[in-house]
Order: sequence, then structure tokens, then C-alpha cells
Amino acid sequence: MKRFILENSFYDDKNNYKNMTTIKDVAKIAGVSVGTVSNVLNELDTVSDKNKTRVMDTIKTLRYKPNKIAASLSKKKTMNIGLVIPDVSSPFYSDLIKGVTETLDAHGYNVFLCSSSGDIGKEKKIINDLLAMWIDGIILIPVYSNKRDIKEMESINTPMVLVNREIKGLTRDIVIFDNFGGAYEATNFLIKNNHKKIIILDGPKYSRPFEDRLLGWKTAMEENKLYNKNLVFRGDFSVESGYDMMVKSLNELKEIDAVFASSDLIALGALNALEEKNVLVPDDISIIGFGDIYLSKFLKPSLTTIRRPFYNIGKTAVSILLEKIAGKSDEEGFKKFVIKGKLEIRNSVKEK
Amino acid sequence: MKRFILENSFYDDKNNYKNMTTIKDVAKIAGVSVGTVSNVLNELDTVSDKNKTRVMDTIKTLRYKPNKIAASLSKKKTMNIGLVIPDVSSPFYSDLIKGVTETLDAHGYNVFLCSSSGDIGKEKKIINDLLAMWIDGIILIPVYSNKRDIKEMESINTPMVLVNREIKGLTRDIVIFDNFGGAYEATNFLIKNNHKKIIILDGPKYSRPFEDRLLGWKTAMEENKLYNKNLVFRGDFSVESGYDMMVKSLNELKEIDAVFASSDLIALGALNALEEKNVLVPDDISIIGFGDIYLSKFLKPSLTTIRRPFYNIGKTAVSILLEKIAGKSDEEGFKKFVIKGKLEIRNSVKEK
DNA sequence: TAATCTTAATGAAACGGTTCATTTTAGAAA
DNA sequence: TTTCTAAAATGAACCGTTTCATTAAGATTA
Repeated sequence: MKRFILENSFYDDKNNYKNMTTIKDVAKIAGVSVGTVSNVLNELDTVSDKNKTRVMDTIKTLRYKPNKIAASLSKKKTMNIGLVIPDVSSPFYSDLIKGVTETLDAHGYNVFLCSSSGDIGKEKKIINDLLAMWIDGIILIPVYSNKRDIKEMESINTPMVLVNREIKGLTRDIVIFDNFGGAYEATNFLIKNNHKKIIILDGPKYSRPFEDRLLGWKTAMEENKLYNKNLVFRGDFSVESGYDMMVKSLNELKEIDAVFASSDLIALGALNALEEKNVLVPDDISIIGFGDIYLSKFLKPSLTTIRRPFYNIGKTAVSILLEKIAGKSDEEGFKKFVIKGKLEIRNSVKEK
Repeated sequence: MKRFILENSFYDDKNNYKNMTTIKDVAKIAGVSVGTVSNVLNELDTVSDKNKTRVMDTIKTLRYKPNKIAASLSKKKTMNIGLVIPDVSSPFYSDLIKGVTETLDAHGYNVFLCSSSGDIGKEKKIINDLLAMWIDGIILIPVYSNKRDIKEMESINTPMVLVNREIKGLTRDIVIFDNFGGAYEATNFLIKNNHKKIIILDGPKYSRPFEDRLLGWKTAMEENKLYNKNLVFRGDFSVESGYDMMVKSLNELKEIDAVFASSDLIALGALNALEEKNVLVPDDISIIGFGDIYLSKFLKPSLTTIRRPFYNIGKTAVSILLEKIAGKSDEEGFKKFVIKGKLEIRNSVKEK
């Protein structure tokens, strides 16, 4: 049973209200054909001024709103983009989300935000759902997984760009942060300030970003003849792990000059350990972090670190995606965009 | 010109790939009518087992994916929800986003994440766009504004629930955090621990949440005959403001027992000021914050504060919205859901 | 004035599903 | 074998747009 509220509007039997003024109503009242109304809506220059104003007026009086679903069906274009992220609440990705949504919005696109919860099966399902909704493109931060079916992903023909994590064997455009370069720069900053014995507190081995950061540190150290494998400590990405590694290093080594922590959370744990042992930062030991999370500038001392420009990463990903959607990049193969970090100099490194 | 890749699939002239296997293809190959295929897809029990398996098999071999756009147009239901937030990257809202997306996902809904950037005009535009996309419902964190057109909002017939901020005169369901109760509880916690001279460092007057927190503090103070209007300091929500207010209070008052900061950021600023003045926390002065932002537990001392369960707030908002969509709540009027905070006891309050 | 060329407007088909009144089928009962 | 009935299957209409071949009207030229 339909309950009518206004002309052309009603609550359906499920109590869902839909505004039902259609393009046909507009056409009839304006005294033109539906094609003409459509042309006005799409700003095609084939309509006479007389009819244009007539149509616009009736649109206003009828409070007509074009139905984008119907337009999408007809045009085969939805102006919707899917953004798939392992954890939507992670402070790491909030700036990325912002960069992506704001840039897409500026181009008239809307974004479906989806959380894969770090689960490869969920990620797959989400991508399938997005494809069924005929989204025009996908921006994906892939889940780490060795169960990944590359063939299946390769067969997806909707434009897609990966962010922040590479997938071996997958030939897709990707925007990635320069972990190597950031670590290299951070380490060189310490070296330039006359620190010699610089340990690294790194994350797990299976993680590519942490491997890259280790390599950046190692390269800088080797170039300055400071490398020594005893300076390497590995754990996971947690604050606790940072604490443990710092304690361990203080027990094993003497006269540490500085600490390169592969993440700000590790640095935080290390900071706690140093305070507990009454080691002064930066007077006794300097410490540099990686990532610039929100709290880093509020720590005591505020943490010198490498900032990852996630907003820009998101923005870049969008512009690549939009190019692909526009069909400009017809070439085979794929591109890799490496976004550089920025050294945020604060108070945890002694400049000498 | 269409470039054909596979049967029924092609790149259109804009280079957009669309999988074009339709329900008709499935019907033809399975040797049944489209209606039957549709019934299988929608799991209606009117199809014989024989045909059901036959259809499912051809769906699999053809790799057929139903087009949700077409289904939406026909069903007048999109299974999409709009989530409108002033700032998608704000750490305050990341848990809310998570609560909303995860809960909706569990019910088969997808979410459009939209950022109003704190701008009322943008918010209006977003809502209009969402309505044009025939989303089934809206979850809105409204922008503060005195330019708000209540009539226009009232006339929206799509289910909508407001979160975290009330709009005067708007009769919509709303889920809101109990600012009064949280402040009341925090203050009483200080009082219970024998603090008498408790100042409040509050946010701006025009902000309802801060007004409510002030009221909660005041009520607790009055009930214990501790209230005195000299104990009230007001600024904005920034760290700097917290610092300034703390310095000012130390200059004006003697023997402050404790500080109730209306936000964790204010508390952080106050903490900085106290450290600078060599006032020990919690030994000389206790401090309690409000909000439990990510960094609070990492501060030195870790900050005792009121935690706002944003994940649950999001979850609650969704369940109310889904009820409205299902059309269960046919009654007139609207409901207000007040979600209580939780006292996180850490190390910035001296328990005595 | 007739013929030709532009420009504007038209309206039916298409997009890919769902729905439902109608028809067909199969099985049971007579 | 015929009749009846319930279950299953059908297919055309519909959802609200866009698109484009066709038509109509007006302007220009010979």
C-alpha cells in the first residue's frame, strides 16, 4: 500500500521514502521532451535558451532531483570509487583517507570506505562487492598474505591502484612510501650530528617496510664505515617491543650514541626504557623515530622523526586512478610512484 | 568502437571495462527464463531443485555477477548508507567510523564516507548528493552552525540519525555522549580522593559539549560545597590554550589540589605548564582529562581520563538507523540515546 | 520560390535487473 | 483417462535515466 504525501512522492510498503518526481514529470510540465530535459541536466549545448530556462524553472518548482542510480545504469558510470583499507580506525591511515576522499570529492566522485580488517578473504569479498556495484575504480591497501591469488587479481579489469604495500607479481600501478630513503636520511642526520654508535630497533623480518628501513639504515652506516651487525635489534611494531629491545641493547652494548627506531611506537617504548634507566634524551643518547604519529610531537622530549605524507600519498593515488579511468594511460605495464618522507626535526636528537 | 575481449565483455570507447554478462545470458544458457534466474539469485523458494542447480552452475561457468545498480533501480533500495563527518581524519572519529562501517557491513550495507570539512554549505551539498544516490539512510555528525535551515532538514524523508551533536529544533533520533555525566563522574573521583580545591579548564562557551562538562563539574562541586566561580577557567580546545589557562590559574590561585581538564588536549597543555613550573603530578597537583585520545595513556604521567566509547556510539547509531529503515519505529517523535563514558584510572590522580 | 543546410527537439530503445499476473507442468484424486 | 490443484516457470512491464537516429523548423543560398 502506498501512502501518498506529496504529488509523486510516497512511502513504499517497507516505509522507505523515495522522491518520485521523475524526468518525465519535468518534461511534461515544462512542455518539452525527456531528451531535452536530459540535455539540460547534462549541460549539453543543444538546447535553446528559451527551453533551457523553462526546464530549469520547472526543475526548481517541482524540486526535482535526478536519480543517479538510473543515470549510472544508463551511462555505465557511477562516479563512485572504492577505498579498501585494513583498518579504518588506524591513525596511520586517517590522513590517507582524508587525502583520498577530499581529492575524489573535488572531482565529483564519491567514495565507498571499506575495511578488510586485515583479512584476505574479507578483502576479496569487498572487491567483488565493489565490482558488482560498478564502481569506476579501486584504491587498495592490500592485506599481507601468502594466500593471495594473483591471477584472480590480474583478471580484474576495473582501474585499480595499490597503496603502501606491494604485491609480488602483480602488475598494477602503485604508490608507495620511500622507506629506504627515509631511513637513510634519518640515519645520516644522526651521523651528521656526530653520532657514531647508532643502533637500530627494527620491526619484524617478514614486513617489507621494516626490511627497507633496515636497509636504509645499513646503507648509511656502511657508507660511513659505521656498520656492525651487533647494532641491529629486531622485534615487532609494538611499544612493548621497543621497550624490550632498548633494555636488551643497553645490557649488551656500551656507549650507544643514538637510536634509530623503525617506528614511532618503537621509539616510544625505547624512550620509556631510557627514562627508567635514567638515561637522558638527547643528552646521553639521541633517538629518532619513523612515521610521525600524532603523539610524537607531544612526547617529552618531542620526537625527531620521519614524517610520511599520507595525505599526499592518497592524493597521488587518486590522480593516477583518475588518469586510468579517463583512459589516458593506454600503455602496457605499470608504474611505481615513490613518495619521499620529510625529516621532522624536534628535540630528541642532540645536534652537535 | 567496442573492443571485444571475452564474450559479453568489452572496453567501451572511454576505455572503461565493464563485465557485460547479464541475467539474460545466464537465462539463455541455462535454458530458463530471466525470472527464474532472478528468483534463484534472490533465494526465493519457488524454483525447482533441478533448475536451481542448473542456474547456479551456469552462473559459475559464465562468472556472472549481478549488477547491483540495476537491482537498486528496480528495487528502490541500494543497501548504501551515507556517513557524514566534519573531519574524516580526526582521531576523535576514527573509532566512530570503524563502529559504523563494521556494523553496517555485518548487515550487508555499504557506506559512503563523506567529509563536510566543518562547512555547513558542504554538508548540505553532500546530503543532497547522497539523496540523489538513493542511499537508504544517513548517519550525520552535524556541523555547528547558526545558518542551519531546520525546515529543509525536517523535510528530508530518508531515515537519518544524528550523532554527537544536537541541533536545536530538529526532531531526529540522536545518539549522544553523556558529557555531563562524564564530567560529574570525573569530578567526583577527584573529590572522593580528598581533593578540595579543584579547578576546571574548560573549552569555549558556544560549544554545547563543553557547557555540559562545565555543568557536570559544577554540579559535583556544589553537591560537596566546593563550588566557587573563581575556579573556572575558559579557553578553546587547543593544547596551547590548556597551557595558558594552567599558567593563569597558578598565578591567580594558591594551593590548587586538582585540575579537571575538559579535554585531553587541554590536559596535555596543562601538564606541560605544570612541568615547566616544577609542579609534580600527581604528587602536588592531580589532573584528570576528558576524551581519552590515543596518546593519553603514553603521557608521563599517563593521564586519568574519561573514555568516550565512540565505537559503541557508532554501533548504536547504526542499529537505530536500521530499525528506522526497516520501518519498525512508526511512532511520531524522536528518541535520544545517551551513551555513558568510562573512567580510565591511570597515574595522573593521587589516590588518597 | 525552391533547394539546401543548420540547429533544435523528439521519442523510442537501451541499460540490467525485479515483479507479478498469467500460463504451463506435474502429481494426485476421481 | 480425465479433472483438479498446487507448484513452477514465464515473459512483459517497469524502475528513471541517456542516447541517437530521425524529424521539424528556421535560416541561407541559388
